[in-house]
Amino acid sequence: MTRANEAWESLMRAYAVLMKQFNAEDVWGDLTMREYDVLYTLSKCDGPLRMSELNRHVLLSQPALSRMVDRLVDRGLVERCPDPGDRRGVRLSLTPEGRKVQQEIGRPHARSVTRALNVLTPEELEQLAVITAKLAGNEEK
Amino acid sequence: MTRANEAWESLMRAYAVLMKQFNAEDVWGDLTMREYDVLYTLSKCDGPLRMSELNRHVLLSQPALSRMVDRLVDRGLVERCPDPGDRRGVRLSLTPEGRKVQQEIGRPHARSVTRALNVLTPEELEQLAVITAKLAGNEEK
DNA sequence: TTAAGGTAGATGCAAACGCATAGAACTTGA
DNA sequence: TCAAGTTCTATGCGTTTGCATCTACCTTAA
Repeated sequence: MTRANEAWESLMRAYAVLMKQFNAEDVWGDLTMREYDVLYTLSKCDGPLRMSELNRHVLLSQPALSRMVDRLVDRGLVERCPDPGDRRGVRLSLTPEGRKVQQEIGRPHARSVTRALNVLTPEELEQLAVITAKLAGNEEK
Repeated sequence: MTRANEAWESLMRAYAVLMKQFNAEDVWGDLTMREYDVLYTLSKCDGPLRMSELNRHVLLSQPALSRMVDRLVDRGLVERCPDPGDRRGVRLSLTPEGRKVQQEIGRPHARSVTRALNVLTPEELEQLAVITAKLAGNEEK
């Protein structure tokens, strides 16, 4: 078992533990964490986002994401517009209501995250951010 | 946005990117990654494991795990035994076939993991392991 | 111009999921 | 000792997921 494998296992375990912890908190209203993740991603990259781009950030298959967006559109949280430059494509953005919902959930959730990660020193937080950014940047060959 | 939130977001992103990468590799036979995760967890903690204990390590609801174990038992990969000390409980272990399948998938997957994490220096790998272990240990409250 | 190949997103369908809850077995305190 | 509360796993049920595939559109090259 290499160091790399130990590190990855430890990362997966931390992810599972923290996700369960966050999921158990009573801050999600009538959204799932996955739905919130979509709203959050849209809120960050504040230009309209392509479906395929969004799909890169979210751990969901393309069809599952397509249907989740359907539902979010039906609920008035997300808007689907045709992409002027590519008529196959779609541009997604939050509606004002969607932005509001994202923020209302985001605030208490962000506090939970801060609390959970406070077991780390500032140096460790910094290291974690640097290391995971490096990992995420490693698009496959 | 605090450092903690940035670090968590970065971790989530790295997790999503790497999971997609691993999932796309052709090493899983007729198992899903989640099923493999269960086999792997059982292979590590090699005493029989309680359902509830297994559930702590796996990112699945308790009913979903219960049914996944059903399927793995049906396929002859996992064994369910009554717990002598607690007649509500169940003790889970790999069958020889289950262990074999886990190893055959585990070998190439471990290589993928090593390859993916090779972008990190040995120091970074060490730091990542330490930091995520600390996070996973932070049981709520 | 157009045929061949690739990419974006949607849809049919069976399998798997989560929530709520059931049932059985432990634990605790009166 | 026994009622009330908790914990462990399983099951009913509606929703969501992934795989395979489809259609529409873009790109390339002859």
